[in-house]
Order: sequence, then structure tokens, then C-alpha cells
Amino acid sequence: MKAQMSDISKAEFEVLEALWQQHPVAASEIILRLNETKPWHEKTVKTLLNRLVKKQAVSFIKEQRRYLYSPLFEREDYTNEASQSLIERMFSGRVSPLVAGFAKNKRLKKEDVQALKSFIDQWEQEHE
Amino acid sequence: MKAQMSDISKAEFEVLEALWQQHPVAASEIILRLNETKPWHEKTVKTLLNRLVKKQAVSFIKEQRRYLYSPLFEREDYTNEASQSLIERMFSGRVSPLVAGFAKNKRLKKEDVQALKSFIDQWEQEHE
DNA sequence: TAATGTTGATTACAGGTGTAATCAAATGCG
DNA sequence: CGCATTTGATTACACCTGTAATCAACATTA
Repeated sequence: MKAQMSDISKAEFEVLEALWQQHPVAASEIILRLNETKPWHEKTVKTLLNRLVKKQAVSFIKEQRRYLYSPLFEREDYTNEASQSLIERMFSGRVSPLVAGFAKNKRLKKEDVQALKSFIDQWEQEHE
Repeated sequence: MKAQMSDISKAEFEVLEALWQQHPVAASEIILRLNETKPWHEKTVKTLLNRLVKKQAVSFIKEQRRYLYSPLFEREDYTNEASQSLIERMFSGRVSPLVAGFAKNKRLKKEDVQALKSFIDQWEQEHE
């Protein structure tokens, strides 16, 4: 049963973040990395790693008695799928209402606007 | 304990959708409405309504022996908060990488582009 | 009035999630 | 070599979720 990327939980996602930063990497290393920002118990992280392996989101190779873990898909693929899924559920699949909310709440930054402009240019060029 | 809008589950959100369409409204009506698109058992919908009431996402008034339900916040407020939360978790709070993913996957529609342009104009005017 | 139907309240129950603790095997240290 | 430590595997446990079924109170109908 290949898991959809979308049933990665929030906590599991944080673990994946650490793996995307660097891999393959041992559990101890992941724990250190995560503990820079989260107060998670070592055991908790190991549980999450195990669940990710079961969900086929993470693989490992044995290096002596330890495992070295790696993510099985790209961060970008996951975040894109998650975005799409949310936008499908709440905005009928269209991204502009989401951006509208951002604009309305003054959360649009200068860099966002700049980036958006360039996406638009790009898009218009492709659609001549 | 006032619930954050963000702990509304996906199924609960669908019930809210029905309420945003029309309210105040009786459970039977909600069930009919939902059954146009989802094969949910009557009992299931009632459970979800109950949970929404407990979470203080929905209120009701008694009309004889039935309740008439209403949502306690606006759809737009909820969807905006949900968007923000996802964008915070996956894109450090910036919306443009999300739109980038959409562009890359060819999910940007003409209307989106048009809308985006007008948000940008708006924004630029405000930030002259 | 007795049986039936409707409606909300309570209970059920398996699988997911956050957050660990315990177990067991291999290793390292004294 | 024997004990402590490390590491993955298994188990724990409460709360959330999806998906209902049962219960209890009131209303309707024969």
C-alpha cells in the first residue's frame, strides 16, 4: 500500500524537514537537528521516523547497527501536493482567492509581489 | 476553551460549507444538502454537527424540538486562516512559492492570472 | 392510547496522532 | 567478562476523526 504523500502528519512533516536538509543521516543526528527548534523527546522522533518508514515516505540503509535515513520524495513535490489539496478543498482549485486573502490581510510582501509579477510574465509568454 | 478555527476537521468543514450556503437551518436540511454530493449517513452528519457545536464553531437556536444551526465564523476567515497556517508551515509565511508551484504544474488559469494582476496593481497603489 | 417516527444526546469503535516508555540486541567500557 | 549505553522495535495511552448505532424524549398517527 503506497501511501499518498498527503497522509503525512504535521509532526512527521517536521521530521521530513530535517531529512530534506541533509541525508542520509542517523536518527541521533536528526534528533539533534530537530531539538534546535523543538523540544521533542528522542523517543518521539524515533516513533515518527518509524511511522514515516511504514508510510513509505522515508527509507534507510543500515550502517552497522544504526540506520541512515533518507526521504523518498522531494520537499517541493510534497508541498505542492499539499497546497493543491487545500486549494481544491477551499477554493475550488483556484489559487487567486488564496492570494486575495493574503493581500487583504496585508501579508503580501514586496518580494512576493515581485515574484508574482515574474510568474505572470512567464505565464503570459508561454501563452503568448 | 475557545477552539481555534484550525482544529476543524475535513469532514466538519464540509458541514460548515453547507451552513455557509444557508443558515440558520435544521439538521434535516443540512443532511439533504450534503447528500447531493456526499454519501453521508444521517447519523454521521449529526455527530459532526455536535462536534462543531462543542468546538464553538456552530451555534443553534431551538425551534420547537428541532435545532436551527448557524456557523459562528465566516467562511473567508476560516479559509484565510487555514491558508496562512499552511503557508507558514511549508513556505516560511510567503505566498509566492506556493504560486510558483501552481505555475510550474500548469495549474494557473487565465482568470487567476487576471486576478493576480489586479491584486498586484492594488498593492502597488497602496504602496505607491 | 399504543405504536411509530423524528430529533438531539450518548455511546461505539477502529485507525491516526502526539508523545513517550519499555524491550531487546548489539556495543563499548572498566 | 559483565554492566552500562545506544539503537531500533514494540507497546502504551489519551485524544482526534470518520462513520455510525443506540438511547431517550417528544410528536404524530392509526
